[in-house]
Amino acid sequence: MTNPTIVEVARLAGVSITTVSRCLNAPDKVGKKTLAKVRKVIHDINFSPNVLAQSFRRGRTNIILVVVHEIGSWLFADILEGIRAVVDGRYSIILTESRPDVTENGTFIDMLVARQVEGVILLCSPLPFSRKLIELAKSKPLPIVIGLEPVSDDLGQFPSVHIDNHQAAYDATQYLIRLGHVEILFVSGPKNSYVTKDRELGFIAAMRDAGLGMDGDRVIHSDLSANGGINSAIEILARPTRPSAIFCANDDVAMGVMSVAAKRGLRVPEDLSVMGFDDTRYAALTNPALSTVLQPARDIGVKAAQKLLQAIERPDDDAPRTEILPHRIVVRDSTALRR
Amino acid sequence: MTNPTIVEVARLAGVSITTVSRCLNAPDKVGKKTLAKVRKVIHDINFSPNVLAQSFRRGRTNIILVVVHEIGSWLFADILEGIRAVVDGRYSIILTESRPDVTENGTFIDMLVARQVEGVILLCSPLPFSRKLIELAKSKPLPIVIGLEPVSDDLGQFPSVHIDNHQAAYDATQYLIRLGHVEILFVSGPKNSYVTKDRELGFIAAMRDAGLGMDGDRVIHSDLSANGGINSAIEILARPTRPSAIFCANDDVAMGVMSVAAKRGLRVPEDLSVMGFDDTRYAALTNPALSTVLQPARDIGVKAAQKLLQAIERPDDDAPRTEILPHRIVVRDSTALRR
DNA sequence: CTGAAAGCGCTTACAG
DNA sequence: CTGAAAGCGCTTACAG
Repeated sequence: MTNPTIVEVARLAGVSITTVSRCLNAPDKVGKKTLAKVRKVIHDINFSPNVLAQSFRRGRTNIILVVVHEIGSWLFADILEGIRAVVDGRYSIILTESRPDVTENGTFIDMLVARQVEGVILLCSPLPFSRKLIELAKSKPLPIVIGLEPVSDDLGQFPSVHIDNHQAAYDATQYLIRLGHVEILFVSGPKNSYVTKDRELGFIAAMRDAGLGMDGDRVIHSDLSANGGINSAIEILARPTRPSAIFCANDDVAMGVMSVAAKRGLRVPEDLSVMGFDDTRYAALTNPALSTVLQPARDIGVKAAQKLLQAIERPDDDAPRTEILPHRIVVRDSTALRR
Repeated sequence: MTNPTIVEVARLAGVSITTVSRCLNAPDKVGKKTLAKVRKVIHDINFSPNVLAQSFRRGRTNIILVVVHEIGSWLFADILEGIRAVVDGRYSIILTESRPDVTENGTFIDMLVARQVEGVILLCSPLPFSRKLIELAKSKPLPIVIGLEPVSDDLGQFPSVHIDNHQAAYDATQYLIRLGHVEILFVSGPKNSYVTKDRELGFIAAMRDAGLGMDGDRVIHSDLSANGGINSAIEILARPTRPSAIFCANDDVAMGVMSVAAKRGLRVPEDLSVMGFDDTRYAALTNPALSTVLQPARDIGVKAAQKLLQAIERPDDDAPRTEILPHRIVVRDSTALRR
């Protein structure tokens, strides 16, 4: 029982395969009666074109690749939702994580070349990986859009969509300062991360502008996971002086910090204000509910997907390269006036 | 600048395209010197075969489809990690959510047929969707493996991998009963969900076996989201008598319940014990840390992927149909002796 | 508006 | 061990 092909359809409808093909791809170029006849046959024998043959012939796969840091975070899930809303029905999405064990072994890059994805949305661009991608883009044109992250110099050629991370961190820090906090620490991300570097600089700038010195280690680096938050908190609480506020580079880190605080009997926000970043779905559920900085995740996905489709389908249009989306400070219960 | 093809390689190496093809696919059937010569050319001109042509010719895509309820839950992320570990380098994964707006519009099923995915791992099987899938599997052979969920009668023909949800819920309920709780409620999932139905029955069985009546509405249905947990908790706390323990069908619901408890000034576990299900990554981070039932998520992914690959690659082998993985009660700080 | 024909880049019997 | 040739199922100039 082999699938019917357009040859079979043509035979049954008494037309040429060219006409059948046209009925599928450009029905307005076919006579009404012919179209009806062919469509009836297609329906009767439940024909659907072999997409493999179409892809091959057209040289197009209708697949895009989305690179995330880690599947399973709501931030990425929400961005993906936005991407999907834009590309749905036109492109399939293959998702990959940028963790070294996924990308380093080479099979991944091979697949990129091989599978002929038509474009890439990079929601994170760790260095060895992004370099490979850039090389790839040199040898064959590969539309790439950066989302979520600010663009490193290497990637400056590509369009991007993100918030002003520097300003957002500045605003959040300023908010804490206005609550009277002086001893504020920032739990940042990995040292090679461009996003958290921006946030770090925003934090530092706000501190400086408020006349608060940056004596001691006010910036702690973490891996942006809850565990990273836990480790950072343990390190912080082992110091001779305790900060009155900790600003975390994302919500997961903040949750880790709060869980340590709870275990040590520190009350949040009475003894310690904790601020997150991202406003993921769990932020409102923590106890106390987490104050944080909202990133418009779904919008980032939507805009990134739009830019990518434009780059794929109208490569000559000069698209605006960078788009900055608004952020917002979300005040909940984990931050309060300094006691 | 068009990509080189095997014709070009053959020309440069002075062999036939057949030989080039063999060098790629069955190198042991080629003479040593020829192989070396061809490989040198391939390397020199940086040739890589057109995968679109290969797929077309072979009639294989090397793509599998994974259907999840919602991207962005750690449960699914961990399962996916397991799947990926098994299929990596051999198959690409296309991920889709089973939410009605994604699956109902038909384009999704079309894509399923069209994209010629080679197999499906169903991590959730909501009814209208699974029915379509089953019909599809009738008209053309489509390997399907069910993971996470127990198998409904419709899907009984397919292999599956999951825990014994009935027993797991029974165990968790018994644990709460042994803590002295009598007024225990179960916040279940949607009424059409097979997984949570099993857990519901396990809960009821444990209550019965302990001689605790099932008077009143001891089972509340939710959508398995944190918001669902919030709504259920609000409903529960509006009742004339307050339970001393709430067992939730997943961790998200439990987090919702705990957040309401916190807002109402109810202390967990002193005033109310809360138990979750899944042991997702956030379970250990809640305040207090959540007692829950562990599902071996990564293992579920690994086993499901292994079963699928077997079904794809050795369709005649009679694979064991159902595999039950072990669960485990994880006791943390959200459950305590009844006061 | 319609059709005959070439061709996309591979793989795979078949023959030697 | 190697090659000539057919063919996978489409799309697309080209001609009428």
